[in-house]
Amino acid sequence: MKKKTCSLQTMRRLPYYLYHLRSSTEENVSAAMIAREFKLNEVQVRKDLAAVSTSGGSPRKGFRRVSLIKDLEEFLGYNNINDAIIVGVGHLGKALINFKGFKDYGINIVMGFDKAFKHEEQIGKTTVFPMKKMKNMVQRMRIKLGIITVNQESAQYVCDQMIEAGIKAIWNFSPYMLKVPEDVLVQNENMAMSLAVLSKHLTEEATEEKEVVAKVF
Amino acid sequence: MKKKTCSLQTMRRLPYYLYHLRSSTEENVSAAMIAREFKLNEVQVRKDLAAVSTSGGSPRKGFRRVSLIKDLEEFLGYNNINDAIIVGVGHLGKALINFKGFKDYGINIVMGFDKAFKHEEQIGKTTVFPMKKMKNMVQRMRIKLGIITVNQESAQYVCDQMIEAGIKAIWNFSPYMLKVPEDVLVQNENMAMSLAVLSKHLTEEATEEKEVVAKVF
DNA sequence: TTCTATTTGATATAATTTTATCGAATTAGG
DNA sequence: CCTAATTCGATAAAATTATATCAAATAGAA
Repeated sequence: MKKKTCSLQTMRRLPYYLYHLRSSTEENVSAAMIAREFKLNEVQVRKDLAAVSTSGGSPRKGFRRVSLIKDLEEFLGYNNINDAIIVGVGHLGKALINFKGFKDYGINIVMGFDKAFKHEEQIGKTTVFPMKKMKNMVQRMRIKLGIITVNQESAQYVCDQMIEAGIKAIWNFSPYMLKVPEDVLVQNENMAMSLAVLSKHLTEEATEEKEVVAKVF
Repeated sequence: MKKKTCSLQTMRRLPYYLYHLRSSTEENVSAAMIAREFKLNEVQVRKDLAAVSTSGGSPRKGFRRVSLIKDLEEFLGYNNINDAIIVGVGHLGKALINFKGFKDYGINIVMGFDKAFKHEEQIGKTTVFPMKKMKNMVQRMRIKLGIITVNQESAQYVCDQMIEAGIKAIWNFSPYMLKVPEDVLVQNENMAMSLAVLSKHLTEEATEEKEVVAKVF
């Protein structure tokens, strides 16, 4: 069984499967069912599931839903809760801080930082500190995950500070492409990327061709 | 020259190139320079540029920066401004409404809707209306792009309403996988997807292997 | 002018990801 | 107990995407 590898594309589909399974009530689920649900190829889903399932599925029945959920959560690392900090507490930062669902994904935002805050302040259940306290606190608490929700001008500076403080994974909501050392992972949440796809779809639809298919993944 | 096609992957890189070119001051830029900037393969960038450039580059000099910017903007559809509406004006919705940069991407959020609003109300420069006014107003104004920032429970309902109102492209910030007809494009901004990648990176780093490479794209 | 280094654009190869096919296992229903 | 319908898992083929190689063009130096 051991730890299997999977493609980045597969990794992106897994959260959807997990969400779907959680909201289902079936005893067993099959790759075919999931494929239908998400309009994916059946073999693709089978391979995705094969990559995460520890017990395998049985012919004619499929997978036990609950154990597949467990395998997915395990594989995605949702069981090891990671403490995270967020820098930049504007509208977006507040939205993230108040988002209830992160615990389900193994993320716990323990503190926020913002250079506009002169004193610590409470946002929901999270305390926001002045930016200059960041490095020290992150170091002491050994936090490995940082969320950047500042504007593009400050993004690289914040990123550098985070790395100095020992952060190893960065979730970047700024449209700036961060420069980081090899061992740090940056996940960009770049809205411009999505917008490009949407905008082009609309432009093309307006002119003539409508060949662009509604690919969800 | 005509309209060229490009892969989905290419499309996702283009906004980064554009951003970089805008902030540069060089007279000319080469594929090699861009590749270095983003740590991409040089040939890959060359092909990306070949897909969008109308005038081509010249040997030994590369592309004229300003005309490449123009080509990118044209290709990405940033010149045809698309009016958009947003449904769900919580923290995230407000963040998007107040985000200044959309104009640069060819998006103009003209109105917001939220079922919690009983009367129309001003958020920044955007007016937010009660949800029930949505369908009618969108139809009358012939808006084609909808942004969904409601929770997963309401997402499909909002989506259906949008489609009935004639919307053809949906930018979905809820973690729900929307069911839509063939001719409607959904672009998911699914944070769970990103979180999966981050969370796994941290878990693996903690255990032992650190083979996961910091792929930006 | 001639030589050299750089850069494009085209073609070819490789890697990754998706899709198709098929046999074996197993369950449900007769 | 037999049969038919599913489903998995494995292997093969196709499609997409990324990378390598090379000739032609050209700017700039010698």
